[in-house]
Amino acid sequence: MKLETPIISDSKKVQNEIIAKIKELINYKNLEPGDKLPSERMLSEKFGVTRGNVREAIQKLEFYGLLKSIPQSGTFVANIGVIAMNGMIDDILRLESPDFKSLVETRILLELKTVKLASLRRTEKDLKLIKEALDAYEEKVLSGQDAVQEDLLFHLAIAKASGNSTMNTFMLTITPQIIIDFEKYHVCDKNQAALGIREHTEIYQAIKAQRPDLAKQKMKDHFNVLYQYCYKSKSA
Amino acid sequence: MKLETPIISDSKKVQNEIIAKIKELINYKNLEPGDKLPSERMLSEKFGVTRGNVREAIQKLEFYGLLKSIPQSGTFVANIGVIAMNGMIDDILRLESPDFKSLVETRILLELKTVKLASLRRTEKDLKLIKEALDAYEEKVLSGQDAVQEDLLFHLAIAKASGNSTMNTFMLTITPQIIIDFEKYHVCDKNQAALGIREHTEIYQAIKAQRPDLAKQKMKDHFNVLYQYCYKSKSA
DNA sequence: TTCTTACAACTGGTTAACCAAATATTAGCG
DNA sequence: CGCTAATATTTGGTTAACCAGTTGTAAGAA
Repeated sequence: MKLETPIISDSKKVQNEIIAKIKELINYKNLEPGDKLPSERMLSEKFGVTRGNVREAIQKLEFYGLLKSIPQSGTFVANIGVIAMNGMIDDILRLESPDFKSLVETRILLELKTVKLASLRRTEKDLKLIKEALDAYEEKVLSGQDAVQEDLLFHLAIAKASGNSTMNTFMLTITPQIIIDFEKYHVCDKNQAALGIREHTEIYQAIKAQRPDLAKQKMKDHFNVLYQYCYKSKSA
Repeated sequence: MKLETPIISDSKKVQNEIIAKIKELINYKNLEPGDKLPSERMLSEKFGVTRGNVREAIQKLEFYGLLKSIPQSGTFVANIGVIAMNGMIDDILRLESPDFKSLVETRILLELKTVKLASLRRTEKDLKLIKEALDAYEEKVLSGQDAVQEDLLFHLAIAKASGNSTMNTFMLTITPQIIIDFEKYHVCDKNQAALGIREHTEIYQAIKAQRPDLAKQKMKDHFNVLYQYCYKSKSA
């Protein structure tokens, strides 16, 4: 019998192992801010992995500001205390693919804010783009097709109109995972679609009228249905 | 005279150009969901860039669920309508390094939620870790050293205690940029430090007492100071 | 001894060659 | 002509060689 597809891919697993070993090495050698790490080649040999694996791990730690690679020179420990370093690496290692509940919880938090900001800041062009997304969604639904993507694009259009690039980025980041989970847990079946159109339209109207509190309330109503649907099939 | 360091690196720029060209190509060739893209080698030749550049661009689009690479077979267009595809690619291209205001706005939103969740869900171990972060911060401050890193680690400890992996990840994501901006705009100078200790302590006490609303209020007070400080040196 | 300088070794970054699997093509049989 | 099987080609993924710049070393002059 074939084994289950692993939740975390092997390459991810080996990368985390490398990060853990780098952490050990920093502690063992008492490396302080500004000190140089062994070269990628040495680390790859020491850890028994390819240089590519080591590079990936280093780049990840570099993204979180813990290391700094300088071309033709070396990789250096960032200006951060050893306790802080250990804490942050532990956090990074603990980063797992987010559970559905966390994802929904975060999405609701973000969207209740973005819809409010969009109501305040939206330009006419933003409004036009939201309307287009709404129309595309409606068309797909009325023709009986699956409209999960168009649904989310409506929400992304709102995020864009919020004028907050960070929240916009976060919405884009979680959207792919939401699509995957929706398909996995079979959220958003057809009979919800008609209701979805009405709710989307109400949200759009509130944004158009620049009524942030109303828009937030309509978004809340919209998510109430979703929330219940999610927790129906999955234990909270 | 040497030119300024570019805000967006060249490699990032060329990657965006490739993404834009892939978008054009999908539109020009009317590729539909499931259709195969030209091979990486052909694209690299067609665009006049290296295969590595093409691979990076494809992997980015793959992350956002727009493409799907299958080993020894090809790269395929995801099951998403052409309008949706264009919209999401535009979003991705528009993704810029976030402005300070967006960053602060998002951080406040996230932290007012995580501190509330942490008050409700924190385990004894969480509480211990938060206390340790608080002590480390206090020690650094009282010895007159720079404590930006320890400051943020206290907040990260709260995010971890919130039990929401997505928000925890987001906090980790924005933290490096916050550190950079803090240093750039010289936020958090020494005379604020003493006040910071008191505020941190009050937040910790509220979490310990499991009083979510009080914790949220204390966090709000904490950010009020920060907010004013930010907008003092930078036009809103 | 001390400072300068030429040179060798090492560094992270990049490129091109290589790999196994999937696919397209063609040869051969019925 | 129709179908199968053998083969050649193409694919994304991976590895090893290469590159230019930096750094450590030591030789040589003052």
